Amino acid sequence: MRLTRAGEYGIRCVLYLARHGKGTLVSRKEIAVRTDVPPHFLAKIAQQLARAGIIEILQGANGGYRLLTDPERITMLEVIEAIIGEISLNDCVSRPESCRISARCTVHRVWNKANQQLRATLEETNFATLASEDACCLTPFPLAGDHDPSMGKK
Amino acid sequence: MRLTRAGEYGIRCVLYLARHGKGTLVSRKEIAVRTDVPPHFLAKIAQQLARAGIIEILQGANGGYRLLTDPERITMLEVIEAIIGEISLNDCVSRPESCRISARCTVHRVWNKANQQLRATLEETNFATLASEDACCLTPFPLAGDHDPSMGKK
DNA sequence: TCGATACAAGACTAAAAACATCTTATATGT
DNA sequence: ACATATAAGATGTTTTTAGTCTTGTATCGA
Repeated sequence: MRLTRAGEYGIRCVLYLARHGKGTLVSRKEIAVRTDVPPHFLAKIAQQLARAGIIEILQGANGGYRLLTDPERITMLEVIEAIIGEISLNDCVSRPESCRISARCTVHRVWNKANQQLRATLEETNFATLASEDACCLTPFPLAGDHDPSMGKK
Repeated sequence: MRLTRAGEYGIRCVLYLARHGKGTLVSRKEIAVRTDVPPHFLAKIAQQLARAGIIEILQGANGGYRLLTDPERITMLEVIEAIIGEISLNDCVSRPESCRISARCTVHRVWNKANQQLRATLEETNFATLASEDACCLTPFPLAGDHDPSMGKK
């Protein structure tokens, strides 16, 4: 009963980009190091974020990722669901036909309510808000100024 | 991102028992057939419900399971967590120390809120309510009168 | 008291999902 | 052209889920 790590990684990635602002290009390697995500795994996650239209991926030398949208217009729900698909707590929610009379089933209604509430909570939160405060899942880095000597190019 | 099937099965089991009322003994086989749960799997689930003090298991010929508590005092949360452990949406919730500065992390706070809300919703719902209405996860059976000829002893 | 019946408890297994990693290909700036 | 980046999918490992099997124990009733 948990969201996947890939989902968490996706949030870290978008959060890192959000701190740099929409349109700023950041290399995959930098994001991977700073958010503590395996680089190849990040690549897969980024592809899903790109397909969802949240980020853009630039290939070639000096390539990288950048946000396509303003951070305040990106919600946690969007990011999570871009990666793990629509959140559904169980079969009762995702495949109501698996039960016999789901339309009138109380259990079913409770699950649906819980599921919808969870999604609503995640939808309320955007990345401008997240980026403006401290976040645990990033290595600390100066909010202004991008060139941290400890990062290096190699 | 889903509760396990075992959790759903546990709810079916308790719901079935709730419809028979606190204290009524029902055989495992009957519950398994009527709730469409593999009998041996139900045994494992029942053991967890018993350890949590929700049901009592009686061995021997004519043994079976029965509710120890009034259905209105049993919540969905209790049943689910008796089986899958405390609900936590992700590592960020279950192991805050896995992040660096979780105490001040916005992301962390959102997850915690979502998690707590989910648990609250499940806690609001008790099995007296659930049992009083239609439910999809049970084969239909007459609410009054226990001896359905289609069940048979064999 | 013996046998049939019912559950206990844990070992075991199969399949799926999660969590990556690796390899080959492609794109881009210099 | 070459160095550097990412793409994309094949592959591999580990963990979890879901379920089964086997052996043992408890209770009832003839």
